[in-house]
Amino acid sequence: MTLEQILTQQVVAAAQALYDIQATPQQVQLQKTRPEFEGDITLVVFPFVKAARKAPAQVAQEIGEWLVANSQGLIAGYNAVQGFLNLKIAQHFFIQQLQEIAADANYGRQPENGKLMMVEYSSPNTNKPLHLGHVRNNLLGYSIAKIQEANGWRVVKTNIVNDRGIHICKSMLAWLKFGNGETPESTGKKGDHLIGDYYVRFDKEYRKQIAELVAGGMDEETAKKEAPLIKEAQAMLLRWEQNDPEVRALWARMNEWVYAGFDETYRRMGVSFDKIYYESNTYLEGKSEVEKGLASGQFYRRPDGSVWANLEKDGLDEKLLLRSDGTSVYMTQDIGTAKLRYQDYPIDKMVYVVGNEQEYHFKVLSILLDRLGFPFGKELVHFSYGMVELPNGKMKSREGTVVDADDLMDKMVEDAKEIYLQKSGDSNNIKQSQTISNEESNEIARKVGLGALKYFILKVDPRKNMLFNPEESIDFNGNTGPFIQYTYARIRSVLRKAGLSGEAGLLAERSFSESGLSGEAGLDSKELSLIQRLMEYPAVVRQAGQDFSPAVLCNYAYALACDFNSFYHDCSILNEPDQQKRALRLLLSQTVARTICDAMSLLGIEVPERM
RNA sequence: GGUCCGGUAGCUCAGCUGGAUAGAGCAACAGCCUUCUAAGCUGUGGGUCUCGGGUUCGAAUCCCGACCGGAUCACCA
Repeated sequence: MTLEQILTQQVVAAAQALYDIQATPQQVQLQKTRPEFEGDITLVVFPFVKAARKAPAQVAQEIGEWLVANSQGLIAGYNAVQGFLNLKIAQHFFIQQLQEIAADANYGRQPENGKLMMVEYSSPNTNKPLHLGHVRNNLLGYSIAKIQEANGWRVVKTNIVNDRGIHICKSMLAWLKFGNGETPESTGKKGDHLIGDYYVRFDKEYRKQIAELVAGGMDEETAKKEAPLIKEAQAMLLRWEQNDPEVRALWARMNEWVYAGFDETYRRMGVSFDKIYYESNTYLEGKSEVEKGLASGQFYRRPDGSVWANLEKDGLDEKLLLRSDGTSVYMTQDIGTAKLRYQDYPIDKMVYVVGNEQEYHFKVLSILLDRLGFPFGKELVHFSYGMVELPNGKMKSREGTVVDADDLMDKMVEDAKEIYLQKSGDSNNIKQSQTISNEESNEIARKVGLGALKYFILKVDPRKNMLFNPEESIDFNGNTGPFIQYTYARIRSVLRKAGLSGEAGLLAERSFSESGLSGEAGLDSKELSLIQRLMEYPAVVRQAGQDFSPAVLCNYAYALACDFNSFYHDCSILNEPDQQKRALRLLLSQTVARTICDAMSLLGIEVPERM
């Protein structure tokens, strides 16, 4: 039972005994005592004031008195400030808590709930490399999956690759016309970037043609439809749909280039998938589902042959499912993908990590899946996150303002390396005396650079739009990933010096109990705060799961690191002469390191042993 | 226009299931390395929580209404 649960019971009992009030647990409002007051945890007594018919301060006084008398030593004291009752919890309780936390290898994790959650994220198009928007998506998706796993779900991470359609035909066409047979091998360029270049090239040539047509007297709308390049691209798409061997072969070849590029980016970013679906394999399934729905009367056909769903009774309008020429749209494909997924896995909850610009789409998808009889349809979660904006607005590929994922990661790791070299060159810095190989320092720079990037993105509330300014580099000081990583590295350094590194980790726990420290040890206030912070962790993990919010974990990891740094500054660990205190501090440090590592792993951020 | 989301320090963001004097980081300024890693610690300055009503012991937080910003409402994905 947690401290809050125990106290809640006791407060309910106190209200009953003192005022004959049947209090509900919701009326018992407990909060952390503000630092400027004496005490550990505070009861807000206002909810009892009316029924008690006494002044708030007096009610606080009386409840405090009662609790001290009836808590069997748990509550060591109290003070009442107006309607706030500040309770002092006996120190042995915290020491015991620390020992329990340290002994629990699964601290913060919920037991398995036996249910399966599928998390879709990333979902790239195969015509251009990943950019900053995908970075946010990938980091959120991966972290959400880890967080839900920690909350007891069996999670399947999935990706739907939009590998067919007019966009890839544009790249293919441009490559055929202007590519001179270039390949990733011949150019030394990542495949996704190579394809992206041809997508841009297509757009450039296409615009040129439009301009020429307009100059020749055509209006722009018509020119956009009549430009030879776009007609060729459309013809190519048609040949693709007709299974033309030549077009299919080129398509397969160029998509392979892109996948190789994506794989490299994903690997570097540290994200992965358990199952990948391709739109080229799912869109036909979608069509047949729509046709089934048509047969069962769920949908209807207009005279021009197009197929629609009427969503008016759900407060929406009509939605197109198949074009008049019989080809499928975005929605059709998502229905097909859902069907295949449901065949492949016993999905209890389906989560789509997709930007908030597609909220309408998922609202419709939910209704359609439900109508088609998919059990998870109604309950599907569109994890809708905000856009990444640049100082002058959205990223636009045509204006060249796209922040490339690979470039960004390069830059972050370079910056980290530079800072590392600068620090280790400083004669006052311990790093100079460390013997760290070039290999290890590169690995540190990789972890720190990526950690800075990931934390920067994950710490903001996913629902909100966020700003990224390419002119300003991402911080490595303050409320950042490296700050937390640094805290971890310092603890590991201390533990190494104490002979407690690596597998010998549990030594700390043993020496601690052998030392026989169990009574009122005279905990330092910094030690107390740290233990209380550690006690919050399971609730934080649960909250992050409920809210689908890695940001909640970021805030926690930062607060934990702050608390530790403050403790580290005030309290000597290795040089503490009192062996009991020393052992307690070692155990505390070790537990903090483990918790930091765990929280960071749920964010997909690695922590270095040294930095 | 309909719907949804947001507006908190110069900047980037917490806090929002109502609780004590609204918090961090960056930037600025001032201190702290003979002591476990100074990517750290301590301090100073900086606010009409967009505005106006309401609900109540109490509102940045909940409700209503303005204003500002964004998204969306395609035979695009």
